[in-house]
Amino acid sequence: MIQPVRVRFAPSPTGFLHIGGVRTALFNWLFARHHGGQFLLRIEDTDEKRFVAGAADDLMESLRWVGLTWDEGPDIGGPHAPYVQSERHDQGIYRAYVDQLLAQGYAYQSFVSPEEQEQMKAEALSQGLKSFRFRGPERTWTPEQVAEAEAQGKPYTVRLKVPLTGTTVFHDLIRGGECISVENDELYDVVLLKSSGMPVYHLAHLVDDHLMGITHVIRGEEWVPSMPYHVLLYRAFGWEPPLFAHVPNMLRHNGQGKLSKRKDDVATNRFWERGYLPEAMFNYLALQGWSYDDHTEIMSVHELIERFTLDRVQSSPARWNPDKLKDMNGIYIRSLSVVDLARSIAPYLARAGLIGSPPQAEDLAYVEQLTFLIRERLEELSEAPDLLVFFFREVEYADPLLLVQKKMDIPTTVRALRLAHERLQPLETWDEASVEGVLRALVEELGLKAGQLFGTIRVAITGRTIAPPLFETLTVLGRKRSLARIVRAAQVLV
RNA sequence: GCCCCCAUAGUCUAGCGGCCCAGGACGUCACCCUUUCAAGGUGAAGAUCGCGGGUUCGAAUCCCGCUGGGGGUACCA
Repeated sequence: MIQPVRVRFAPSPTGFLHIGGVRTALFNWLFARHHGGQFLLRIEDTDEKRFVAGAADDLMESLRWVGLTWDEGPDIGGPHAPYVQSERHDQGIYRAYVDQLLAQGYAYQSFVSPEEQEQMKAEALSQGLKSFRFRGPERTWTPEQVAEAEAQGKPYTVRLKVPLTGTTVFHDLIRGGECISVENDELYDVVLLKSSGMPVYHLAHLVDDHLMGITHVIRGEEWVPSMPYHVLLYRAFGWEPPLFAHVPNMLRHNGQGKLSKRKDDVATNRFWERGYLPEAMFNYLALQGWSYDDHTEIMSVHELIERFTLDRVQSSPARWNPDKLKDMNGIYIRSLSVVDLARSIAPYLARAGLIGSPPQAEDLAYVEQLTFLIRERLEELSEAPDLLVFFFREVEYADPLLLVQKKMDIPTTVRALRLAHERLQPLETWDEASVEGVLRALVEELGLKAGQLFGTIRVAITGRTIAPPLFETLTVLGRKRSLARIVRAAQVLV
């Protein structure tokens, strides 16, 4: 029997989660769902210095927003709880395994301070060595020497006793299972336990992955260089290692390095306010480094789960492309029903103070009418308030000359507005067809082009030259407000 | 510097020896539709498949070198 797939996403709470991290989580999630396995979330907070309070909650919120749910995790627990490394550390989990390595001679206590290490490095380099690979002098110490140093209360770290010779090989699912090999003399004795007693990533993640029964480690390619240490550790523990898949990094838009929290606008928790639909984000991210075939791009979560396989993950890095995301967001917006889109847009209007917050039933009903007008014009939901303000606020006519169309002047424009008012006012029914009928007749009468008259009225009604279709707009705005604006526009010009 | 990974249009990608003098998408441009803007439709420009060597009857696809890009080189993850 093949054991069920178990994968994990293990971020460290050092700030907001950026979309590159979400992409890695997404691949793990899709892989787990595809195989009917489990996806777990584990918080790796072994770096006391970079810890940011609240980051773990923020990060979980980001994952939930995109639709990634976990089967075991810090908030919901699970058979291997706790899922927070600092808590596991408090239980003495890591120390026990370090002691095992120590006892078996795979690791050693090192009393070299960071400063002394720096010195050793500087010395080695000054002697013409091309590079410095730290090897602690304690490697050859007798138990008595170690005991003595310890008795003096000297702080120490525990380091992995990396073989001096030989080669360490490993393979990677994404690089076609090709063997990657590294000479052991390129390695150094990595720290496993800091002098504070806290484990370092290399040790902690590996112990947890083993204990939690992780079958596949899908993580960023920045981990490839440390694979030899992990291989050595699995060997030292005598554990069967999981399968590894290092997914390519996401590069910055300009290709200058990998996506950066500091330099790029990629905080996952900000995409809602920027007007993005989680479905669009999900779909876009799935395509960053993975593809289904030569033409399919829009795929539902269900389809993605069905189709996602690791062998179709690219081995070369992808670049963050905001334009593509935006386009995809537009596609998802247009695919929403008017009711659903109205519901999605309402919070943005409420935020802008255009409707009640939270939106009331009557607000929503009105928004549904408006939604119809901008459905095809939205790429980001956050654009809605701006596109619709004139339905909620009086127009300002900051630049009255916008009313005057090509080949027209102020007098002809004023006349057109007055006549439009005169003809529209007596209309019995105020609907699209009637309004259009009247205005088209007026175009004829005035000997204008449709674009000229309609352009003038558009500016009169909306205050701008770019707006939703005119007759629909007039209909939704209503007779009273429409006529009032036409009158005001004419007044502004004289 | 040293080590590792990667390399198809501006970008994301299809391609895993002949179906490709390279397919799809974003972006760009043009035209159609049209009351503006979009959406939609049609079409165009854009890739000597990074460069140079091999292997092969045949290479974007395999091998080697170079170049370029990315990553790592922490008591950070």
